[in-house]
Amino acid sequence: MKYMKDSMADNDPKRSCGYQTRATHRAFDRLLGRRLKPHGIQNAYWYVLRVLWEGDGMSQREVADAVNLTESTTMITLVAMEKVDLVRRSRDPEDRRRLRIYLAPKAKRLKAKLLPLAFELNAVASQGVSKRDLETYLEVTRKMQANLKTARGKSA
Amino acid sequence: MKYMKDSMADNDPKRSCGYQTRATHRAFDRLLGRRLKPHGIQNAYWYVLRVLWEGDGMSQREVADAVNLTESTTMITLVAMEKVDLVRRSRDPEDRRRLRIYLAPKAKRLKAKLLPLAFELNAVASQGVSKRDLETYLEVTRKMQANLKTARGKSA
DNA sequence: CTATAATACTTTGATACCAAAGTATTTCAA
DNA sequence: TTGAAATACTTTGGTATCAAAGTATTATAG
Repeated sequence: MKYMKDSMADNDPKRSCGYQTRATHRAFDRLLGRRLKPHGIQNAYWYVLRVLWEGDGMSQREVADAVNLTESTTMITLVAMEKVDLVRRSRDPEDRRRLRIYLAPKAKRLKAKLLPLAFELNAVASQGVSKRDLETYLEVTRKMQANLKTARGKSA
Repeated sequence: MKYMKDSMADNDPKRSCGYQTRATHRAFDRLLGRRLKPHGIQNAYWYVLRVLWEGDGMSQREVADAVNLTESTTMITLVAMEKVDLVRRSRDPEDRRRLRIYLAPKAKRLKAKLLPLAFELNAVASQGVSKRDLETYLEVTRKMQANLKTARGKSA
């Protein structure tokens, strides 16, 4: 038979990590947007804040790495965040190529109000999932990131 | 209660499902883009093709559900795909509100060449991950999608 | 039948993101 | 000590995405 039914085979997107990861990300991102909206914070800002709340003063490149975005995207986001007084970008006097990123007071104040959102979203998402399975999920997802970052060019 | 933080250390984005899922998605998406580029197929088209290769003739809304995007995004993508002869959108005579989406010959031909990419990406990503853990990953990710879709409004 | 609701698609106005090429500064090696 | 390479950031042009409001068609209550 020329045309086989694929839904039972490995072709099925439902069994594809990439496909499912994308769908899950979209689900997270949409809910995040709805939760953030009342606070006037955009999704992209959230991801940056999340990292900076752990400790600020790093360079743009380091922020980019931490939030897993390219330098250009990160730069655009940080400029926008500076414009609305969430961060300050100040030239490092030791190395004038660098811009160090610091939380502005407004962003520091927001931490107490917004950080619980992270817990809530994760709690909502992981309802009915065992602690053990959740741990496996996190391990696998980190392993996949590492694998994918290594594979840059064309392979077999 | 339910959303209480059980340990303060859980602030760490590295332990957050949402954060990690996003990072993993971005890693997949970037590698996909690099692999697809030589074929002149855009990422968004890929996700649609992936679904249509399983069976075409569904409505735009059904495609949107299948690829996990809003109707507007899906519509824009499908119009673009029609313009480059990847799909045909034809009004359903039974219900003239509907547009049914069919694969164009070009897209059918591409299947043999491109579908292996799905295997490759998943294979790359899951290197060193046991079959069992991978199965757990897929289960958890699907469960999270379901949970997140249910939670729309504001919660506690 | 007809007004209203529901459904399916479309338009509009934003944000989010990437790759590639460009600029400024520092490092390093001949 | 100076010019090439490396590093950190910026600009540019294009894709991807959403929410909200709008249009056309069908279903349904009265």
